[in-house]
Amino acid sequence: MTYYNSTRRMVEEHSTTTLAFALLGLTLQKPSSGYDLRKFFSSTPTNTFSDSPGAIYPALRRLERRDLIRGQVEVGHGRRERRLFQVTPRGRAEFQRWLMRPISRDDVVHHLDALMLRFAFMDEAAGRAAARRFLKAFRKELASYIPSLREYLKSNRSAMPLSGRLALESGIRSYETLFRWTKTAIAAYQKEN
Amino acid sequence: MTYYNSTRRMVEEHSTTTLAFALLGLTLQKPSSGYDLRKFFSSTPTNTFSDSPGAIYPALRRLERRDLIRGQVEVGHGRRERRLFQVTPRGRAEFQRWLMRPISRDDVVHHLDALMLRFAFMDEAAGRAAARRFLKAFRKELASYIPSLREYLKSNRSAMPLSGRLALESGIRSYETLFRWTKTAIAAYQKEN
DNA sequence: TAGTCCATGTAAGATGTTACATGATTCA
DNA sequence: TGAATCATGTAACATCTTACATGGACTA
Repeated sequence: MTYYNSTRRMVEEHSTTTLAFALLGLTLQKPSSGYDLRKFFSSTPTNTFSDSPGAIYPALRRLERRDLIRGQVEVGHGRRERRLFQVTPRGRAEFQRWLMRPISRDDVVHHLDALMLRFAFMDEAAGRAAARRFLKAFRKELASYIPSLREYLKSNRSAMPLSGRLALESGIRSYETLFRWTKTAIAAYQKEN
Repeated sequence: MTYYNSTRRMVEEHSTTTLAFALLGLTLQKPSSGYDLRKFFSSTPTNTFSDSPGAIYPALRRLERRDLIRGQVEVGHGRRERRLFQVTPRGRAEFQRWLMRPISRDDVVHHLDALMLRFAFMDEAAGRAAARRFLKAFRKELASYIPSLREYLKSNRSAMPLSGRLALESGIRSYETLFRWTKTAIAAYQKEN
């Protein structure tokens, strides 16, 4: 809860959102139109993103304005013209910097979805070694966070209503499952070599 | 929902956000100031909410404008004056309607956090019977959703990069853990009786 | 010919983030 | 005296939601 920060922001370029990174990552895998990307979000278990045109098209514009993607109109054959986007070298660099960011406690507490998204793109866009390093860092951060949750539960257990306590236990279980998953995932990478 | 008030000006009543319901629920448990609520979000494992004043105070204003809570200034003794909020009968009714909403597939796919929040407040604000019904509906919805995820994985497994596939498997495991949790939670309610 | 899918977009409005601002009291 | 904590707020800005709007092509 610290809001008085002495460091001033110098750079005026705003930070890329998780949606923007998702668009960047998908477009990197395969040049895509806004419609393709909407379809991806609506037809796959990509739980966190909206497929609404009011979210996707403006986000693509912003990426294009920042020269992270570039769109070209496909003409001819059949249907209404579509704009096919490709990731620029700057876009690729920005995306890879995102993939390589260190994993913080805050990521684990508040941005698990972004973390899993990064991992999903990891081995195609940054290689298997990077994916393995990511998993190890993730596991480590979980290993340090989970005991603090258990501690909290232990201290407050008696003061909590049953449903509140169960809800917290659900959260702890979910982190524990994630922790076990990092271990099997690391093993999966080991086996592949 | 639109309605006309006594001055015949059209007033838009917009839907209550998850943050607003969280504030309502906490204030229902114990009359609270904006500061109390911020502290709660910053000091407990309530992962989904921000404790920033720019989010909390305007949200409280909106709730007050809609007559779902009412604030009164505490004067005297010591520190700077604080506004203590209490939930109005309308607020309580609105909150309980939220708790009792049916659980949809969409909730399970996109709003798990809101679902868990509802449950956390459930037995204090709606009673144990309601909590049990909620868990059973939740379990049922999970039971119908999980096979569709497994199906998706099965069909697309070979086309996915390793990290993408593992990310999806993590999501499936997480839903499975939740499913098992609903069963133990139901058992916990049974035992209490 | 009507409906559906492909395909792109905008406008209005609500909400949230970041940063700034203030003021009282307690404590080292 | 200065830092920390209690306590409430606003301003600027970015983003997202909801709804509307358009238009070509395919197919039942």
